[in-house]
Amino acid sequence: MLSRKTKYGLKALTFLAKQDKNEPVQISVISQSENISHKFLESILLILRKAGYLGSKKGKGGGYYLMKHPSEIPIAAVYRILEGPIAMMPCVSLNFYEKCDDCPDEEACSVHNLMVQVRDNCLQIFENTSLEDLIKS
Amino acid sequence: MLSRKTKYGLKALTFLAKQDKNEPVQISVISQSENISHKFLESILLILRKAGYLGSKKGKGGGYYLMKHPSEIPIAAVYRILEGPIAMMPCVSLNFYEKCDDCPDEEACSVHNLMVQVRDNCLQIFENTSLEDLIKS
DNA sequence: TGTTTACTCTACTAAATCTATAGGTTTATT
DNA sequence: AATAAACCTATAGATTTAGTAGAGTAAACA
Repeated sequence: MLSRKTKYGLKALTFLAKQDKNEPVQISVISQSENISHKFLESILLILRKAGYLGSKKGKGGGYYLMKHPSEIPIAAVYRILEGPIAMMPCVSLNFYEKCDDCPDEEACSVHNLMVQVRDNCLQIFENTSLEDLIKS
Repeated sequence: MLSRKTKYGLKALTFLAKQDKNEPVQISVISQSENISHKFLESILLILRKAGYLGSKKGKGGGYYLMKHPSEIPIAAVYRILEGPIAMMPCVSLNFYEKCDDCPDEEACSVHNLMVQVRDNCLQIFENTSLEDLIKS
């Protein structure tokens, strides 16, 4: 299941991508439009800013804005920042690999091989879908 | 991320499917072979029995055995029993549908449409892979 | 019939994660 | 100086996860 954090993060990013001008938008504008708790959204936007996808401006007229063009923000990147690994098990993760403690031989593990398939399919979608694609659909 | 419950469940089922004869196998045999906590595995097998995929026999010579041929056990079914919905959000689930409280219009939600894609891909894999396919790989 | 074996069932718990909330701090604008 | 808005740390309640404990029940076998 997708966490609310990731869901809200994606919604906020698409909201920003839909703006006519790439000017700062206040947290409260996004939170009200998308029905997201103000404080919770605040913490999410902060994470995305630190990851380099959002810029911010303080004070009156401040807010958050995209640091990159929507076509240059793949969903996979956002997913990894907010949700973590795309793979369903650490032992099939490319970016967050970890060996299973219960599994002596990865190649012989049938669950492993199944999850490799799932990972490849999900990766294919998430890597090849950008924020721009999202607002078109 | 896949829970250990589902992972262990799948491992136990493949272990049973690999047996030469479909005779009762004790929990402790499976738990030791697959490095799974005996008591935890016990609770998982009980769920699978109640779902009709496993049969059990008590007393000496007892244990668990498959109630269906491995080719007739799709991974999707096991996944739904142990893990829950295959979809990443309730609003895109076929079997566990729920409306999002924050989303006024599902069709207009870009995250929704993305997750429909993911669901379709995962479903395609899980529905079309059986326990028999798993032990072949 | 009594003992052993092995599944059944309920209840409980420690740890982690999720979903926020509170409240003060910093910075920019007017 | 006053105000607006992001920044940051800490915390808290709820839920989920991954088990554990222990008594109960049924089958086999001597």
